[in-house]
Amino acid sequence: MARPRKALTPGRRRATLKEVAELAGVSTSAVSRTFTQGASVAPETRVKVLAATRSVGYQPNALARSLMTKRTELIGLVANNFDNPVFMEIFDLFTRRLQLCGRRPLLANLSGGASTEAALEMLLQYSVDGVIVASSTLPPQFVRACAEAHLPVVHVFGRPGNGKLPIHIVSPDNVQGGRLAGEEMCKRGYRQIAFLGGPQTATSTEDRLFGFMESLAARKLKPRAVVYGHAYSHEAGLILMRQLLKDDGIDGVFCGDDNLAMGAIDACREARIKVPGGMGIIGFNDMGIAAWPAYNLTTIHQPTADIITAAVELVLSIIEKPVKKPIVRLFDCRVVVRGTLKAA
Amino acid sequence: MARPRKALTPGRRRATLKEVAELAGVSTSAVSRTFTQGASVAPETRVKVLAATRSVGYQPNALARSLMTKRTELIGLVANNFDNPVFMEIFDLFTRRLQLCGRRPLLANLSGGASTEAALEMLLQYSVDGVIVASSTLPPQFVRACAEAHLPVVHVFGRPGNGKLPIHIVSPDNVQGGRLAGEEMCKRGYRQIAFLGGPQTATSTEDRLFGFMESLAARKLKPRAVVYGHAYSHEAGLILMRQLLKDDGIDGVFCGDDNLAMGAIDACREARIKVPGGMGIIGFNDMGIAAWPAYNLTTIHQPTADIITAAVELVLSIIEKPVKKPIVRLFDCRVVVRGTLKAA
DNA sequence: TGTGCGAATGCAAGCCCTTGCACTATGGTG
DNA sequence: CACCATAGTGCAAGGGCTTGCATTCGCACA
Repeated sequence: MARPRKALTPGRRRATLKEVAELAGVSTSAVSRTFTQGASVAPETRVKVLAATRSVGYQPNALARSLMTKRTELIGLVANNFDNPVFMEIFDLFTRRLQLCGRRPLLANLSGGASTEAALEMLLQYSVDGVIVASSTLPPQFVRACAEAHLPVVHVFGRPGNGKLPIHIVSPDNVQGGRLAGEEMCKRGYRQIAFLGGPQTATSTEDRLFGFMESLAARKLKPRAVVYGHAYSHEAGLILMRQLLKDDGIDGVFCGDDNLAMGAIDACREARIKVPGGMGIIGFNDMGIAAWPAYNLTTIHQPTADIITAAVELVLSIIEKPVKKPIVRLFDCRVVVRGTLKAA
Repeated sequence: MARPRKALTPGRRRATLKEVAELAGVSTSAVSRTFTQGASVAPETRVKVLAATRSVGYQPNALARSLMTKRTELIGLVANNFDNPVFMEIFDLFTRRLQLCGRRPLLANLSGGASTEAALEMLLQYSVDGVIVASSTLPPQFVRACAEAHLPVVHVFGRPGNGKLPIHIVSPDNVQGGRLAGEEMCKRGYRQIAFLGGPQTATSTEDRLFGFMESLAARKLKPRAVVYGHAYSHEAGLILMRQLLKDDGIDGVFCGDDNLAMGAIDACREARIKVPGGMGIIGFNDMGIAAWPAYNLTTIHQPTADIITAAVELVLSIIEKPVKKPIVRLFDCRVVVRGTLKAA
C-alpha cells in the first residue's frame, strides 16, 4: 500500500518531473535519467532526486513518456467470449503474465456484436505496443486488420491463415486433440459417435471435428451425426443433445467444449439415460467445473498456462523484433480420464 | 549497460495531425477542431480535413491529446477474483458498459497476492480518469489509497467505510440478502441452520451473515454453526460441508456464495444425503451455473447488471464533478426458488 | 455606409516527458 | 606533465496534440 503523501495538498495537481527537478536542485534531465534504467546518474544526485520524488509523491507520467519513447507498454487484449467460464482462467493468466513483464492490459470486449472497427480504432488511438486476440470465434478479418495496421498481433486459440500477413498463432493443437478424443472413445468401445460442436464458423470446432474424423477414419468409421451450436454454452449442449437423443443408435458424443458436454450430460439425465453406460461423453478444455463431482467429465485437456505464457512471450518478442513470416506454435492436448466414458 | 534501444517498427510511421493539416492545406488547429465535439469549423474545411484524414489513415493519438486535456478516458478496473466464474459476467458488463461510454478499461489483477502498491502506481502513471474496484475481498487500504491519491474511485461489492474519505460504494444489499436467505429457510421449516461463508475478512460474507442472524433472531433462533472458507470456491464449499456434516443435527445451510453452495451440494451427495430432503441449501449470487440442472440451486439473486450500470455511471459522474461525501448505493436482492430447499 | 457580432481561422504557447549534443570534472595513463 | 577516455550534467529541441488569443471575414442591422 502506498503510504499517504502528505505534501500533496488536496485537489492539487499531481507533481511533475519539473517540480521534482526544482525541488532537488537539478535539471529535469537528471530526474528523468534517475527513472531510466541504465542511464548515468551520480549516486548523490539520485539520492536528492529520490528524496524530492518522495516528498511530493511524484509519479512519472507514462503517457507523456510514451510520446518520446514510442512505447506505451500497453497490450491490447481482445476477446469475445465473456460468457464462457473458461475464459476467467485465461484472463487471469494473461493479466498476471503481462503485469509480471511490466505491461498493462487494455481490454476490448467484442461480445454481442460490438464493433470490431471501433476496437481496432481504440487500439490504434491508444498506441498499444501489441495485441493479443484470444478467441477462435472472431471474424478472421479483425486479426488481419490489426496486422495490416502494423500492429504486432498474436492470435491465441486461432488457426494458421494463408501465410501472407504476419499473423502469429499460439493455440492448442485442436486437430490432435480431436484425434485423441476419437481414439479414446473408440478404444473404449464406442462406435456410433456423434460430434456436438460449437459455432460452425469457429476454427476450433472445425479442427477438432477434423481430427476426430481422422481417428474414426483410421478405424473405418464415420461420425454418426454432426451438429453445431450457436455458442460454446451449456444451453447449446443441452438443446443439441436433446436433438441427438432422438436417434437412439448413438452410443457416444464428442463435444467440442466442456460447456457443451455438461449441457449434453444434463440432457441425458433428463432423458434418464445413464452416462457413461447408456451414453459416453467426452469434452474439450478441461475447465475447472468439469472436475466437479456433479459432472466428473472426461475431457481433452489443453495446456492453457503454457499457451498463454507462450503468447505473451511471442507478442513481446515481435514487438522487440518484428517478424515477417507467421509463427505458429501448437500445443499438444491430452486426455483427462474421469467418469463419462466407460472402461476400455 | 544502456537499455536496449528500440529498433523502430519497419512499417510506415502512423500519420500525424500535422501531416493531415499540410495535406488538407489548413492549420493544425483546424484539424484538431474537426475532431473536437462542438468546436467551430467551416463545413468545407471539415470536408477537406476528413478527406486528408482518410487518405493517410490518420488516427488521433489519444495519449498526446490527454496531455493537454487532462483526460485519458481510461478507467482502471481492479479485481482479485479471477477464479470465480461469476466475475466473467461482471467483466463482460463492465467492459461493454465502459466501451459504450467511450471509456477504456485498464485491467489490474490483484489475485494471488499481486502487489497493491504496484497496481496503484500503474493507475497513477497511466493517469486513469477513475477507478472501479470490483471486490469484497480486497484489503480496504487499497481503496483508501486510491482515494488518498485523489483518484475518483468506486468500490463495487464493497461496504461503506467510516465516511472520512470519498469512497463510494455500489453493492448488493448483503444484509438484506442474508436476511432473505434466513427468512426463506425458516419459512420452509428449517431450524438448525448453519452458515457457510467465504473468507472471514470479506465484508460480503460478514454482512450476509449479519442479515442471516437477524432473521433468525427475529424467530428466536441462532445459527447452528458458522464456518468460513479460504475463498468463494467450490473446493471450499466441499471441504467445509464435509466438516459440517459431522454434526447431524444440522438441517440446512446458508452458503455465502453459489460456488460454495455447489461444493456443499456435492459434499451432501458424497455422503448420500438428499438435498433438499435431508439437507436444505441456499446460495448467493445466482450465477449462471446455479441454474444448470445438475445443481438447480435455490439462491439469492443480486441485480448484477443494475449494479454495474450504476457503478459506471457513478464513477463517470464523480470524475465530472467530485463529491466529498461518500455515496452509497445498495441494491435489493431477491430469492430465486429452485430445487434445493423443500416446499414450505 | 458604418457598426457590431459571431463564426472561422492561424499562431504560438504549452502539456510532461526523453535524449542528442556539448560541456565540465575526474582520474588514469604514457 | 600533457592527454584522453569516461561519467555526469544541463540545455534545448522535440514528440503529437489542444486551446487562448488575436485576427479576419461575412453578414445583418440601423
